[in-house]
Amino acid sequence: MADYSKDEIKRIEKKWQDTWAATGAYKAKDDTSRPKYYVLDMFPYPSGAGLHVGHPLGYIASDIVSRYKRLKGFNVLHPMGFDAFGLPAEQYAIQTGQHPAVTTAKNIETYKRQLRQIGFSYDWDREVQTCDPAYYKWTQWIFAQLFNAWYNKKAGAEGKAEPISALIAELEKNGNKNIAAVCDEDTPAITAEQWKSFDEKGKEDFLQKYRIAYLSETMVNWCAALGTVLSNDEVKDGVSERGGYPVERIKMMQWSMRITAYAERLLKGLDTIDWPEPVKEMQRNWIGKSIGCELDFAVSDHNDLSIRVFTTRIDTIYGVTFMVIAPEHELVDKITTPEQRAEVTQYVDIAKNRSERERMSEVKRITGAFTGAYVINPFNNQKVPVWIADYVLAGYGTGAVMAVPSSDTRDHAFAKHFNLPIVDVLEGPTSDINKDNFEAKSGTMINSDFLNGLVWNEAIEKAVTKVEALGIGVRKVNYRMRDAIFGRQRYWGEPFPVYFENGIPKLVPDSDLPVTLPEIDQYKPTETGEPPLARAKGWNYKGKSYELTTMPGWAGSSWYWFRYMDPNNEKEFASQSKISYWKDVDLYIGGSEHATGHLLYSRFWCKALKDLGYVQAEEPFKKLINQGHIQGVSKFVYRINGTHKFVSAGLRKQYEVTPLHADVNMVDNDVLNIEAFKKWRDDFADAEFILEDGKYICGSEVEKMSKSKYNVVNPDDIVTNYGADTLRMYEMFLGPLELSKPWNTNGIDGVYKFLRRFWNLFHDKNENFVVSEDEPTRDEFKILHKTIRKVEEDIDRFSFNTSVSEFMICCNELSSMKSNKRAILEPLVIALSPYAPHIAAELWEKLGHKDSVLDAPYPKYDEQYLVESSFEYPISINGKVRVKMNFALDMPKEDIEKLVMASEAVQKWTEGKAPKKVIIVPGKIVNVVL
RNA sequence: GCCCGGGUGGUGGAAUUGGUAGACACGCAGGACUUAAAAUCCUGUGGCUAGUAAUAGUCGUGCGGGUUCAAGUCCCGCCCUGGGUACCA
Repeated sequence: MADYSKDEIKRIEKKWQDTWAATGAYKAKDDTSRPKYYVLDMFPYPSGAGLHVGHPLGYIASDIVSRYKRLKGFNVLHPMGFDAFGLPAEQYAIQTGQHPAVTTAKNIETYKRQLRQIGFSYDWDREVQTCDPAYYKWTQWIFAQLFNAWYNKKAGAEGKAEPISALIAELEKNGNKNIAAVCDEDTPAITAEQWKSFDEKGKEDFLQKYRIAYLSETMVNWCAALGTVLSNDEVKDGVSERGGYPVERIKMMQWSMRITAYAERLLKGLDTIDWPEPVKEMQRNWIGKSIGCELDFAVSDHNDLSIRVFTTRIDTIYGVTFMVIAPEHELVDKITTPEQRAEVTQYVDIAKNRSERERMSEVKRITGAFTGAYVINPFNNQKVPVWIADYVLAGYGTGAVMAVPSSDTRDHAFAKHFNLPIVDVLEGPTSDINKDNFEAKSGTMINSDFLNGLVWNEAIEKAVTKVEALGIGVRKVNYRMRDAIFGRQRYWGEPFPVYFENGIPKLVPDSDLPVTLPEIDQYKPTETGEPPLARAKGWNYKGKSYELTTMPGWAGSSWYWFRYMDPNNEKEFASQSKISYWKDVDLYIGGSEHATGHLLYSRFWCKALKDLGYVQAEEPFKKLINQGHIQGVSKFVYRINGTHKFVSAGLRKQYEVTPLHADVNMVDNDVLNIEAFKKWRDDFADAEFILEDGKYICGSEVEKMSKSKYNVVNPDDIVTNYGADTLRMYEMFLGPLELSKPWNTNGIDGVYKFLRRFWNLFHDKNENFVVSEDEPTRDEFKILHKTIRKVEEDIDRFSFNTSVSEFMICCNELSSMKSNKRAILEPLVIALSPYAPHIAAELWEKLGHKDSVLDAPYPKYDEQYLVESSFEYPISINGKVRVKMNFALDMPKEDIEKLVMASEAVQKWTEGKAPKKVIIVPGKIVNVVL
């Protein structure tokens, strides 16, 4: 005796959530007899604001797929955890002294409570938290493996990471003359004797050039006043964002990851995975492979000096009218003439104090200085001037470019600005080089001696061949991607499993892992600019000091999907048998903002772990779906200036008004709840309202969801008012998963009404459970099988919004037929259960089943009910649809044609003449062309 | 600037291979039930023109062209918008 009311929903959802928790219904078993399916959500950072309605969007989609695959007989792994190291908790700790672990644990509890009441089928026994020592023990262990590895280009087809011991053995034997490795650019050639002559420190310094996790000098933004390193985001106009102190670019010893070794494999692997094309494209651009040529330009009046440039357009070499080198270029000092020295030095100083970010963001500003030096173009022996300018980056290519102002936008702008000559080398439709609206051309070569008349790609080939023949350069593949910095001057992160002995970095042995975070009294850097960990008293490894920086945010998230496979293993990061069964992630759902961060690093670590023999998968995530973002819709009330009167949105133009944010929870379909508004804030208590049609209508605007805009919608409220099933279906109904869309609850009643109507199919007017055991009619079967097929197709192509609609149509049709046959309703309950598990479980039980709906076999649709015996074809005449006729489905085309031609309507149109042709599209249309 | 999405009623959105555009839902209008309201159920609902009406005609998927018997869908040229990225030689 209960209808699908608020109280009943609450009872049902609690009952089943408790039941499933108690019976461990979601535990993934390592049952290798069944095919596996691994569905993963990007684990969240547990922020203090709690879960908002945007979070569950992707989680609901992945939960539907998990439950569906399970019903289809797969052994499903669907875990959840927390990316728990991060800046906000640390910042909060610096301000309040509250330990980040405490804040984080509290936030995680909130998240888990909120996630639980939405009814996700997570196997919570497999939860991981990256800040848990039992977890980061293995993050440290993986770091150690990467420290102990180098990239051997000769191993396998594309090269692979190998243990460093193999490298050492080879160095002992033959030095590095036979070694082809991805290593530092400045690695010298050494013999076995030289290697043996190194002391321990010398050997380690040399090995650092090869290790995949290595220490090296890198450029950082150093703020002396704050005593800390700043990220590019924290620097504005050459001064720190906080405090406005000067920031300098200095070199510092930092941990890095040699991700560049994997550039080619990261690029090629993209072709093997089912990811959204935009994400793949972003990764391709990030890796930034360019094939070109490096060649030397001799410096005029310096017989011994030459400048090496990198170019992808060697074909345009006859158009070179000057050269530009980066301010940091090593030859700047040597080649600058005395007359130009003052200007150059000043320019270099300014450039040094601007962060890379800034240099990039000021694309429009053209700056530079002439060095006074000249180089010789090896192709035509012309003398061209050498300039320095910060549009040339020291870190890319060789830090020097041959400038061709007639075919490169930046070179062109530079030449215009400093009045340098422009020589056209390409003949094309827009070859007027003096135009201001510059356009790079493509066409055939002109003014280019032996290249004249060739198209660009032929010319490149011919020119490169000549460069190599002259012995002045080589064909060269270049990548834009840099090695990844792997250290931060922060507290709340994984400590490195590294200590120093006589300045030599050494690994803490596996048996002594994890190196746990020490307690400290304050979480900020020390006065002397050391990282916070320097505050830890007596924190050392057998008297030797630990590395004091911590790992970056992406360390823990770059391998977590492996830990879910075997989360409690204390001996390995995951056992070999479990890794070989679960292997990789079949479906990964998350936001596209991680395209070049997390997703790239994860692929890198996965490949490295594979090389070292710990996992089998070359790629971690087979299929990726990006869910869109849910934005907030802020609501506004309009106060007439200087009064306590608020005017409804439609009438606001008649007054001088100030819009004020109103809490979205007081607004229902744009209508303000005036009583709630008056109570909301004391100064609104005596507010007056000018209404339209008896209502106060609010204005709205789409903005980011934020507390200060009063537009945050918390899923808890929806669950309280409508239940988890309605929330789940409504979020899916809102639109395509991939689309970003503003949150609104305008249509939520429709979804709720659907569920109630569905419930009513099983109940009579007095709320007694009644289902009929009669044999369904063909029409009823048709509805059932059509729905099952549609929903199945929709899930397979991740179109959840359309399957919600399909359920509604099905329910409406059954309602209007007053159909309550068991043979129809039972399969529908199963099909609905991935979307609305609680109501499905309750109805399943009422249908008399002892077993769980979670394990029911997914219904199969039967083609015989989907085939129409006859079909109503629209008949179109000259493309205009005029009449409809019925034909048997198996009628031959010729007969249909005859019938159509004989019909009165067609006769009238054709006036007895034979048509040019008759087009019959089976199942769609018959078209008569006159 | 470059790369990738998107633009369809009052609103969110359907339309899977070029084949009856607007499914489904919200909102709105009318009706039933009710003393009344809420809830629920039923009916209608892209614009314009004509008609008492059923209906008929006509326009219609950001704009301008094109291909086709047939275009939201394909091609060319624009406009607007969301996201990513940024001096990569």
